[in-house]
Amino acid sequence: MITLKLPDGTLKKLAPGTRAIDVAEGIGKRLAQIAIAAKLNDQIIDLNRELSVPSETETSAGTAEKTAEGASEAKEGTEAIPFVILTEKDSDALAVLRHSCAHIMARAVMRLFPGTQLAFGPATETGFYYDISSPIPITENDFPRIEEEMKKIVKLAEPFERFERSVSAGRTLVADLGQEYKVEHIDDELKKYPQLSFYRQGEFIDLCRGPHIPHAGRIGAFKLLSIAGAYWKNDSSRPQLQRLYATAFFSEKELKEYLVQIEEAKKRDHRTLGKQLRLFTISQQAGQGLILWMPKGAMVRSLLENFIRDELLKRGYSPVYTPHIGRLDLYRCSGHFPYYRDAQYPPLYYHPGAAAVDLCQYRLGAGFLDEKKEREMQLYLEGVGLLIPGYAEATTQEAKLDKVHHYILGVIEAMSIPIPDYAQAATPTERSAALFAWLQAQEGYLLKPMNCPHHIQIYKAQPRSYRDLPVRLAEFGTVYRHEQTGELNGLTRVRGFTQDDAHLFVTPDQVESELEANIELVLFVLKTLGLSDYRVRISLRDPASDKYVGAMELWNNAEQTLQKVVDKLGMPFEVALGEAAFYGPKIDFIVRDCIGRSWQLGTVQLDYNLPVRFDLEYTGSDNQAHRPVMIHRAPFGSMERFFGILIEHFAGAFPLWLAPEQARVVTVSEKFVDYAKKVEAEFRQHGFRITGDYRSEKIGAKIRDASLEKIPYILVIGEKEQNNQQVSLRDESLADMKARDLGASSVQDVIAKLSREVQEKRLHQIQKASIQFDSATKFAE
RNA sequence: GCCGACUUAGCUCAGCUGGUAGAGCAAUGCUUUCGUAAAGCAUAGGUCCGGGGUUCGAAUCCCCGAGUCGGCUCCA
Repeated sequence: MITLKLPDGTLKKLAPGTRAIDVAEGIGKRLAQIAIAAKLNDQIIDLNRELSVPSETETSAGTAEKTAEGASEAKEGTEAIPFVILTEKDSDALAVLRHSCAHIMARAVMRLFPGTQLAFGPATETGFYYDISSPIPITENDFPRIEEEMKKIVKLAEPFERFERSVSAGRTLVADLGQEYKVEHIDDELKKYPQLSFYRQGEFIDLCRGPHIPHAGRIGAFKLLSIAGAYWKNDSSRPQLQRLYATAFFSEKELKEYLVQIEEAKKRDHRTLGKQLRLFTISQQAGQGLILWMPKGAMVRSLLENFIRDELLKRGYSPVYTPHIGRLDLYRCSGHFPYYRDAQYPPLYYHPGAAAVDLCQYRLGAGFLDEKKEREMQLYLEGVGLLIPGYAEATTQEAKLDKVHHYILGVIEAMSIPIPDYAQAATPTERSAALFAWLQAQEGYLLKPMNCPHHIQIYKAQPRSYRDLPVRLAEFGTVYRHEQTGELNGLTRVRGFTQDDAHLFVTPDQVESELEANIELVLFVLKTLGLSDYRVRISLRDPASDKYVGAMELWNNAEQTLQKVVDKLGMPFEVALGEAAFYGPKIDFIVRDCIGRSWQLGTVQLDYNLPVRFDLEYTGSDNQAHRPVMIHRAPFGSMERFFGILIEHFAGAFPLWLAPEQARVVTVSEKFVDYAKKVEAEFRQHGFRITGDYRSEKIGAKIRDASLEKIPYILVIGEKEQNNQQVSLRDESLADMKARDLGASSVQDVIAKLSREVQEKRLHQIQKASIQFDSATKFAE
């Protein structure tokens, strides 16, 4: 016997075999009509499924593992289980609808492209996709006929019928259907479940955990949006499939609204606004991913930098400056050069043969590689143009290493590179060591990928006492990372960027308070700019991975401290295993751009490892040498990315304190230019960034131009103002155009008003982002 | 790096199935001297992303490359 607890608190005892739809019918006919699915103890289920206690329902395959823990508590059949009928108003119901629409899309594709292999087809925050592989690749030109086919299916309003099979029978079924990816998925993951669930709709059968809408007729509107490549199981070493993106709604109206929202969002895209407002540019000739800050963008950046610099000085930081390049040895010691080699610009050597030696040393030093690592290595070597004869064709690791050996031997001879030890070296390890010894003497340099090693040198440049700690070294440090071409994106993903970086060298017992102070600094910065829509992520080590450096105790210690501080501050956060930096765990602050992509901004990272690598010390009160702990932190993250997000956040209309041009004087006619120029000069004297528009245009045109440039205030000067020694103020931040004209006041009053606004860093009203993301899956990446 | 689409004047974009380019805005000049989102007229402006190829002829078709965009993978 199951007892349900309805949202209004009433309890309902169920006879065995009762379905969710029966419960809905029992509550009311109308509810049963508008019902989409049901939610039993946080698990969404089909209306047509018999209700049973959650611990049993999830024995079937594909059911989310994560519900297991919640369900185990409610195992007792006597306890009332929370139960809700989901209707069109619930965002969970929309996700169900979209998942069902994914099935319909797959069904349509199967009809039009026989032989199509299906992979996964989940709902997303704003729609759904289905990963497929068809014998003839699908293009956007095929969208209309796929949509036509889908319309036919929706019109028939056939039900989604669930049925279950044992793993072996289910495997046979998908194999008979010719669905190889599904077979692989059963073998890889689903075989641990006792039962597999399937959904049938007409001729279409799909392995699927559900749930689904009762029948296809509930789909009010849908649209195919785009097509992209996606790797099977998100693994770049597996085959690439085609991912068909689409969206669906209960009504045509909602779909239209969504499409309008997307158009609106594009208007506030920082790449569009950056061009329009002349904030920054990227030139193909200067190089991709390298931002050229135009005067207006540079002004905003400089104001942001001043803001954060003032805050740092208040908080006991010491500004430092370090160069853009550093010796390779520095980055060998820190671990950055070997670890992130493929994401860096190539090292700079004087010797013309050094690049080849360097790469061959790298390959020899890597030794025997497994299949995946070897594939990555080969791609890397090809990417940097090192084509070793016979390497790709060699089938064993021994043979490959031998090819490298013969190749570099030839280079050494041809270029007369003096590495006498190489001839004696017999193993790949010895050969690598011989090459490395020579390379180390070569004075290679690296465009710096991180500022920490330089700051560490500053720390080490003098003896440190526990009395000096914390040492807080801050710099707007520019770093370079050779991001993959496909990753580059406006200001949010670039190859050269400036971090508002600082490194704190602290005693172990200062770690907690310094971490806390830094998280508070990040929160303060975000608050000042009105960025409230962010989430906090604690990134910890993946215990199964070997990519991390340093002792286990240190990691455990660091991770515990981070958790403790965040718990203490009482902010919501999520834990991400495997997202830690290779040297330590971190706390990241993540925001979204106008089209919903998540980007990491501020970060606070704990590091017990670099102090060891660089043998950092301070003298304690016991007169003994102790190891300091490092904290890496950047409240903005990168100036470029932060600026990009800020442009979108303000839709280009920066608050007065940040606006590159704060006010513009416009004259009614040329007769008032002399007075207007005096007013302009007066404002400039008071530190305002102001210009005058003295063209022989009509006043309306000048106001329009200033408005389009998103200048916060317009100062209008005509006969009246000139006679009374006043200015008329127009506030461009007001949504209501008619209310913008604030009337005339004295120049002094306006200066005082605007000065106050700057002083307070007051935020103009911010146009809210137009796309409403599904709150249920908020910020899913 | 991978999959796909795209790249035409400073910007936004037309240019049908091959016959060597056009609009609006911006710019410049002249006229206009105007009261809160676009005055009028005129002028100038193009390596149709780059390189090959097919063709009598290529912005248009094919190949290679670069860049941008949407995803995937990666992200210190």
